[in-house]
Amino acid sequence: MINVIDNMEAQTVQPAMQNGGLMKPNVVGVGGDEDSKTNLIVNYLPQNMAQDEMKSLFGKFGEIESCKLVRDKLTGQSLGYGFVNYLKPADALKAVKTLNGLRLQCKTIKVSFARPSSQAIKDANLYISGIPKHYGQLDLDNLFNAFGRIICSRLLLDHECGESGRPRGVGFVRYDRRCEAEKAIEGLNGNIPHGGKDPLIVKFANNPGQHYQKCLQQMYQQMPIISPTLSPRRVGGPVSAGGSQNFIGPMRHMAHCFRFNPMTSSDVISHMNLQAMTNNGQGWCIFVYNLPADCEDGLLWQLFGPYGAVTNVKVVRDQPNQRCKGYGFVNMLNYDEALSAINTLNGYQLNGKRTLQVSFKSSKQKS
DNA sequence: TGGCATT
Repeated sequence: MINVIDNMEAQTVQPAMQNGGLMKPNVVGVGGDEDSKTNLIVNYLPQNMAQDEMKSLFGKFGEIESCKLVRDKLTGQSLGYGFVNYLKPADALKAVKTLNGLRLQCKTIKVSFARPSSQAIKDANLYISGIPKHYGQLDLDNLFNAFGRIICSRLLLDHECGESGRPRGVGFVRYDRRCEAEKAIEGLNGNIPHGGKDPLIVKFANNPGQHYQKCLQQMYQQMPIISPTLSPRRVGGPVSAGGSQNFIGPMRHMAHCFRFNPMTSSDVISHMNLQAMTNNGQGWCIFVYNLPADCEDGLLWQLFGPYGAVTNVKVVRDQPNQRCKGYGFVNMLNYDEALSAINTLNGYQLNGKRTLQVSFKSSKQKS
């Protein structure tokens, strides 16, 4: 291991880092003349804030040319950030000065001038672990400052909400450009920082929601090729490992197949419909019918566990007496394992008395 | 592995 930090001690803090201003807006003058003087990016918006509310809040400072709350393309959920473009630069500046740092519900919003959109500024966020526990926010910033312009950074604390939180040794650094993030990985990953004992791990951060998308991606890749018209693997092409951007296209096509293709009335879809596939990213949802009234969750774990990764089980119960209503649901991560469990357990005689009916969950079955 | 950062 190389102790690189000794080489970095001579580095001075760059202009973008003055005032320790990581949460300060990157206002006019920072980032070059090409930056828009009217277009703002708004981060850390409350989850339930709608575009209209955003427009109403920002509209107080002048006429707005456009306002957009960014939402997940598949789920429609707010991604917690958006853009406001004013007609006049003075109004945009007023909004930054007044609204940046405003507390909205439990969030402190960040309002800053948007950089011109380009591929170069995307995916420039790093996740860092192995940070010495005595490092503070400024130590982290000084360490990463040498590789480029930091847009924001955060050292995570044990108790994010409280003042007394201790550093967890992990954090995030977002650079202006991806190439800067790459340089930081190259320069710091695997090296022991000054005053530390363990090597740093520096890598690109996951995008939020990536866990969900990974589950979907895994299910997508595991789908058997059934027919040229129904298989998204034939029409959408293979999914590369490059992240969510590559996944959205094929997924949208897959949703289209299942929802609109005339072939969806076939029995193939009764096995692999969208209900069974998604279920909050917990894997393939299996419907289990003819369970006894005294059925507990443990029975479902025992029955399905031997076939592979079970992520969740649910026995559906009557409200007043909590007796099982005769059915339940099991989520399994892998398609092949779910199919194997269904094939084996469908028709299984439970205690030699009840014959179980097991299938992928259909849209009719409410969990 | 955040408080969902480029529409």
